[in-house]
Amino acid sequence: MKSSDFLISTVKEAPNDAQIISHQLMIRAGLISKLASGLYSYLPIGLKIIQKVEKIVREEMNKSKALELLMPIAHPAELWQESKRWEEYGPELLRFKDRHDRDFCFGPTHEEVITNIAKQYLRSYKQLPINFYQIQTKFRDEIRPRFGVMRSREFIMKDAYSFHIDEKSLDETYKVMYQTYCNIFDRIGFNYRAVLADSGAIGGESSHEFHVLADSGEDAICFSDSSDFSANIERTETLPQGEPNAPSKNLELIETPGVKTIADVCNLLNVKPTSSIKTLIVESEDDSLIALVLRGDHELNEVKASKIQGIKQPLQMTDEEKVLKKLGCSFGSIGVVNLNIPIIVDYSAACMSDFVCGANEDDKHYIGVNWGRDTKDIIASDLRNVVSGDPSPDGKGKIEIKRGIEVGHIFQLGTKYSDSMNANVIGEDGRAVNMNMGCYGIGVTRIIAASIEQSHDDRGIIFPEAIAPFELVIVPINYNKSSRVQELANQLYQDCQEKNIDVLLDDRKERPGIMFADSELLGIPHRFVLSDTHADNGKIEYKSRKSSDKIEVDYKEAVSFILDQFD
RNA sequence: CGGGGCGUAGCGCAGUCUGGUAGCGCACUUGACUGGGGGUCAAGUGGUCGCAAGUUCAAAUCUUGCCGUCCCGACCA
Repeated sequence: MKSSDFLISTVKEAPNDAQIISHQLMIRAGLISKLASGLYSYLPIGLKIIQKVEKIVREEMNKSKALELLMPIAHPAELWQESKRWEEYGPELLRFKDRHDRDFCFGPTHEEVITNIAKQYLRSYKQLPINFYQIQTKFRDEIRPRFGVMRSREFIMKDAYSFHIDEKSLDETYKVMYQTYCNIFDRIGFNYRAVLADSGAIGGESSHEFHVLADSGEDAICFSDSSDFSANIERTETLPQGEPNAPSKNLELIETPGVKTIADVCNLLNVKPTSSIKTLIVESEDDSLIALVLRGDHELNEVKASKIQGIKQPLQMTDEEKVLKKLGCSFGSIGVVNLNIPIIVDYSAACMSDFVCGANEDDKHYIGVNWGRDTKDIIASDLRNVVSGDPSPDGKGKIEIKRGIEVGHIFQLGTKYSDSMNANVIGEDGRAVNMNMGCYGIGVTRIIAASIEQSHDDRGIIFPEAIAPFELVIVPINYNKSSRVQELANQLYQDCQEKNIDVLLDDRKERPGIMFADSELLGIPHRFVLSDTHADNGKIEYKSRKSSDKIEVDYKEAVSFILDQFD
């Protein structure tokens, strides 16, 4: 490709709505263009990168024997009603009506459609296992799109769905997909980790997420410092702790005017947050209230809480008005003494003694509170997020926490969809069996942002070769004036193309500084510079985007040299 | 959904308080010089100041409403 035939739309200043580095660089390098909140056009150079990612994904998926197909973006409501997700999915499901007033939605994921296909075309266990995939645009009406294509409303995803006669077969394919994902992310050149994950709204049993490690990541990933345990914080368990110490203080009611927060209480009473508890009120399945209790310095883990029996799903915090009406106090004053609703206490709060809590009366707190003596019976449970230094759930070592960007997620769905949509095949014994399903996603567009987050410098993007918009850029100095330079550059360009190198010849009538800056901003991994001096001495200058060293290479050896540089 | 900010040329911004000829930088066009790190000079192109209504002789500027967009929050009581 010659620059003069291409669109290089780099800019010096990014629009001020770009917050994170990958978003800024994608705009500055001219990869994407914003159309509306959470909606981006992919400009030619951005699309070129997407296509490289897609090619890797396709090759590895095909190698795993998965079959590519393509499903519609618009889905009829009936399908989603059949799986119950028309009601369950919530406002992220963008719904609309056609001219006949029939309900539709934009597909945020395709379990319903693929199950419908499986139902029609899979009749016998002999056709199983089978794994279908597509690379296609998804739409999720995010509550708050941000960070460019990292959390956009429309995005490109590779989604695969496998069908099995039994769990064993599902397990086998799950392992194949796990390996396939490792192959894909290895080829892209990521520093990534596979971690145990919660299966979220899609539902199901076993699940792993693939995270690119980056400080800007939205997810917290927990690792053991002495085993290979790794999991999303959402599903990293905390372990039960010992029995509380015997009470040493009497229960005492104290005036705490205007005090609402844990920090305020602790300041006023001169105690540590670790000696206080906080009481959160959530809705139960039968629309009454349940109290969740945490140590003052801990955070509620909503995923854990919503899995506790009796708690309404999805987890719903009770609003302050209702708390005031039913418990007689506002949020900051709820406590566990004389609290006549079920009390579920996090393990690390359940082992406390002589602690501080609200008095269920505004402007008052209790001190010297002890479980049992001062409260009704409680249920101890795992409710909180782990914190750095907690013991690892596998009993080996301590937890460290890092940030990750989720680029892939694999699930074992079991028979959730085949049950609700009645997708069965005839088994060996002649009886109909609902198929086991697996589902496997990769965020194609997010991969690009993640790659940039992980690899950039103050000049711009540093793309790995595998997904760079071009592998090599040739920067001729004075191309438009020096016929010698022009000749040499054209010849080199042609030689590279013959070797299938994805090369960009920057033949613009620009000053060298601009061409250097652009190629660095775009993150092209390899660069040749050619000038009249080189024409004189038969040399050419090479520089890698990753290093600051410039190397002189014989012009005649240039093509074989560059092939040697490739990974 | 709650709170806040912003909306003026493709991008970044000033002008708004105190109403009176719409500006700057970058980019873009043409020419000259320059030619190994976003160069210099000169001359240009480009804006119904987010939309609508109102106040006024006069509105980018004041008032009201709406729309868009970004940030924070929407468990940490």
